[in-house]
Amino acid sequence: MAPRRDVARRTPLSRERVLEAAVGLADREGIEALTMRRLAQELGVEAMSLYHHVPNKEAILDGVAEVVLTQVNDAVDQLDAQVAQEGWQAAMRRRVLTAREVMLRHPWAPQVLETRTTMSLPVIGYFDGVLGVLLAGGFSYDLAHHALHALGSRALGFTQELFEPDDHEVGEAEAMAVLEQVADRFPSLAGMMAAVSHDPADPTLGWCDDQREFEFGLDVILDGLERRRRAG
Amino acid sequence: MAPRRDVARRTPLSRERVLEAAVGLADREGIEALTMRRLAQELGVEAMSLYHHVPNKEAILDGVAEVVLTQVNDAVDQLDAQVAQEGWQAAMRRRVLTAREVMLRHPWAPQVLETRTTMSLPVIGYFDGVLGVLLAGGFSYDLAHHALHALGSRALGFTQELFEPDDHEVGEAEAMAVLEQVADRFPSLAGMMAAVSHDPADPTLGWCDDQREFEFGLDVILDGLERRRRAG
DNA sequence: ACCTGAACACCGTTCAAGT
DNA sequence: ACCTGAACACCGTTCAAGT
Repeated sequence: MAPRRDVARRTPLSRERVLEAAVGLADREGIEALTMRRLAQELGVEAMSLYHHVPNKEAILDGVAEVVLTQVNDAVDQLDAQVAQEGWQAAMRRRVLTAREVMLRHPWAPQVLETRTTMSLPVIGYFDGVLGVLLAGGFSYDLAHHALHALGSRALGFTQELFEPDDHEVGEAEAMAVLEQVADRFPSLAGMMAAVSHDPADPTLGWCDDQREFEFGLDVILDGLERRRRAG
Repeated sequence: MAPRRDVARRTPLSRERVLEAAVGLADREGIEALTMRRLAQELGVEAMSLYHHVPNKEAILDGVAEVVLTQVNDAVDQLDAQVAQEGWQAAMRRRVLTAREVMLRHPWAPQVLETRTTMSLPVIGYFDGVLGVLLAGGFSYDLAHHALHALGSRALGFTQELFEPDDHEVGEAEAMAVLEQVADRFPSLAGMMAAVSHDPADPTLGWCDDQREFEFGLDVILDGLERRRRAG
């Protein structure tokens, strides 16, 4: 009837097309917009049609997690890790920051990844690569195992910040307001906020540069691991 | 009519009673069981009655996060931190592991905390205490600020494990099965799993002791921070 | 003031029916 | 084989009505 629908129907649905659309929808409108009905609409189809390509919504979430992790793997595979030449720390740093670049394009991904209970092949593959860097760097299996745990989600380029809401500007303004109200009850935080200056020349609007803080935390862990490696 | 309802109604509803019931419900049946209708039923009341004590469900989630953080604060306040005598690392370690004990009683709490966008007073209070330990330990405001970011959720005693599903035994058995199937594609992981032995004398059933791994990661970070503090 | 029942606008999902 | 519409069992929430 409506020609647009016929056009959309020309390419038949498939698991891949469903997941691609799901990732795009989550990127554009947030993960809460990813409903069966909304996703179907995006594909010019009825909600029930999705069930022919995917068993249920949980499988869609598993799928989008896989898509993102595959993008991460594609990105890190471009890196020619020369651990022997540059050292494992530099190789790991580059790998993690590359993963982070991909993750930043999908702000909803950490939330989804953390709720997946089954290990997908792309996740296994990614951590196999991380582990490979450690082993090439001279880690024992045992220490490398601890290292994986110590890195945790940071290996994939993200940390869950408890202090930073989605909208940083609004969030920080709110935080400031709350803190000012109760400065006397929280002397350490009040002192820190007074002392840590907002550099007006700094391009970051807030007082925390996410990328710098991420790299600081990562380097603290990498250095600590290297010291333990050397200690045997 | 039914006497049970009258008994339940004797103590009138209040925000506190609602939140207490919500925490209990989440503890017993998981966070997904925490719905307005189910929570009301728990309190012997209609779902709509909850709206007289709480503006909406989001506020209930904010509230349960506050309850948990208040429990954490109560627990760490029992600790008499003698930073000067034992050093900041020991004080911090004790504080974080105490917070962890509370968090382990509410396995759903990390998930909820991470989705809160507004900083509640108990969270501010907790981090003020963490910061206090750092400052007493000789950290500059600037380095202490970085340290808060580096610790992240670990300061509250939890990390989001990407490899560990809710049911560890089932999860690990599944993981083993998957890995065995594809061992040739993931040589590093396959090697590690062969090398890192399951000690039969070890009380932990799986091959990762969560508590040990958490403490390892925490110590890596604390050591790294101490080195940076000493470096000035 | 506090609680209720019916209703509304959403979910994910089942099922029988269409092509 | 693939897609659909109606329907079901759930959500959170609004509103008018009860006490």
